Amino acid sequence: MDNSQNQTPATTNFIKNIIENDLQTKRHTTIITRFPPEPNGYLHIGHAKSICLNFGLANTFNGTCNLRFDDTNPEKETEEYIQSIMNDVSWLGFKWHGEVKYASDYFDKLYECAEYLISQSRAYVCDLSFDEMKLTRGTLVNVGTNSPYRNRNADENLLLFRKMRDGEFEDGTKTLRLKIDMSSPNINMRDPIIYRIKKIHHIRTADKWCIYPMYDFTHCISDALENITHSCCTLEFADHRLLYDWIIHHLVNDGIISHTPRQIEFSRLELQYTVTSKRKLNELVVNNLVSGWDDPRMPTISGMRRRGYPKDGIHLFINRCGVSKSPNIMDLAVLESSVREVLEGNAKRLMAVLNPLKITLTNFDETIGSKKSPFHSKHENMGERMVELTREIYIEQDDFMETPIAKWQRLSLGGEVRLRHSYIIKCDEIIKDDNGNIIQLNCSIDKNTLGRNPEDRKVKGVIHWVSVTKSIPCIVRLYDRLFTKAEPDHHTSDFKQLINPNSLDEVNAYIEPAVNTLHPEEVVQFERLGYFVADRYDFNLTNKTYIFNKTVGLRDVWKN
RNA sequence: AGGGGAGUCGCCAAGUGGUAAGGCAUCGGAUUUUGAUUCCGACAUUCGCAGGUUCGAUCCCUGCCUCCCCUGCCA
Repeated sequence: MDNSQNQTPATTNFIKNIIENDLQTKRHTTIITRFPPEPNGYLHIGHAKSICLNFGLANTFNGTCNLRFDDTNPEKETEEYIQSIMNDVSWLGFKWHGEVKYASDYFDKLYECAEYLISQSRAYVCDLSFDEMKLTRGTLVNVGTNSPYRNRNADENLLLFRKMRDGEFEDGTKTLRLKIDMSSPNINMRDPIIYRIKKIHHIRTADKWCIYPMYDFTHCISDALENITHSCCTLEFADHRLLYDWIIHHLVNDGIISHTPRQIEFSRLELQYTVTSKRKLNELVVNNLVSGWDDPRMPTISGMRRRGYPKDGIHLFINRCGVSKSPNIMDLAVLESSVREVLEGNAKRLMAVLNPLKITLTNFDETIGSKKSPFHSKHENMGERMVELTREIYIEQDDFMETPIAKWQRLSLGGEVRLRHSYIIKCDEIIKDDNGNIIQLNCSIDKNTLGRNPEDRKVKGVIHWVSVTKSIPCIVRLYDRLFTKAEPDHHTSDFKQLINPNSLDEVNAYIEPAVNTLHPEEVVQFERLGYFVADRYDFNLTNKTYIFNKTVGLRDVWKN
């Protein structure tokens, strides 16, 4: 499955070190991790890091990894998101252990834990309004003040909490809070809310509940119930670990739960020229700035898939990113080179011309032959096809220059060039329109150069081409980075102002007939141009709709 | 009376009291019917800054600086 570790030397990271130590010291005999998304949006490259980390850790240490939906806030969660998340995780090549888990599976147990904490006077029902709560919480530098409801006795609290559960109070009128310390320098410890009233239909529990547990209460207990050994999350939860440990400690101590999971934080993955916040991604979709969550320009997993990024390329990229606690913004080049590295050995080669310039081969006659060429010069098992030359062909406009600049290796007036997989030709004449624009070239074939090089001279340039009569029209969508700034999140202006107006260009192109051997989602290399994927939805052989998305260009050290 | 996290090459990132791995990028050069690939070679006397301990410090100690996160009944 994941063969990308062959390409990058196995590096270690602090989480692996922790696990190795836990295994060596017999603190654990096996490890269990989990990937716990909230189903409130599509997964993006940042999630890919978490997925590769959690499932990857389980794989390398022979443990298991659960997929658990953190569905504690019914306001924003949908079945569509659940499906897309399962699809994305599977597409990345990972298998979760057993059934998919849901935090909502534990609502009964969570409720039981809450009642227990109430009985121990460790939790109380609070009547403070949202605004009063905000006022009494204190600030970053000032301590909070105790709620006037903090000292309600256990019996009263239990009664009130049950009434909350039974729907006797309106949304927002009461909460259940932990009784910890309003003067704690860590705001998460200032009597955090663990249950709130929301009379909202839940995608899984329907209308069974009208109170829902908060993240801090749910997550640690869910981890404990699933016997998670290492609960890896991003750095912004580091402040919550104290609370995580507090809840687990009291529940384990009193025998209410039996396992103590450990939370470990790592830094999130950021990528140049894009944004990775569900809110901003959603804004792009809602405002039709992209075609959807899976627009090839989106950093979503489904977007990258549609862009033609192979899953192994994403794995390789994530491996190259590493895992640490330092803030980072990955260079786009790391992602692109990872994608190229995987595609280099897997993609068939084909010729396509995106900006055609017509050439007439003036000495073309019946003696001109053709030859079969492999789809990949290093992997003959990928098959071959006939590359048939005709009297009229198209080459790329960029591959011709009337008076060549220094080191020019392509075609020029009076110059020679090799037609890829075919003959060497020479440009004899340029035909221009009334405005002086080049509209056609007349060239002659050196008939002795099919499959062999001339002995009297060296022709260095090689250009791709297609036959005017044999080639097939297709549509190619050219994608560029979505934003004009490397760090669109780090500017004060609205990030939408930084959108690259030229991130999508659609051109009518010509491709050789072997396009008929492709299937949707297959990535091919258009020789000398880059990698292109047959769109998974719009490329259709039977309808003869040939639509490609540019995945990534070839590395290009040629500067002109 | 703030708390938490982080600072090692342009971007990532190992590392350790014993003299700075690796990847991407970059720059040379070779091969090439893709200016691709492949292959060779170059690329931190230095680890945020300043002191201290030590035979020896990126690593230990002290002070300072910079950046990120936290004041949802979101996760």
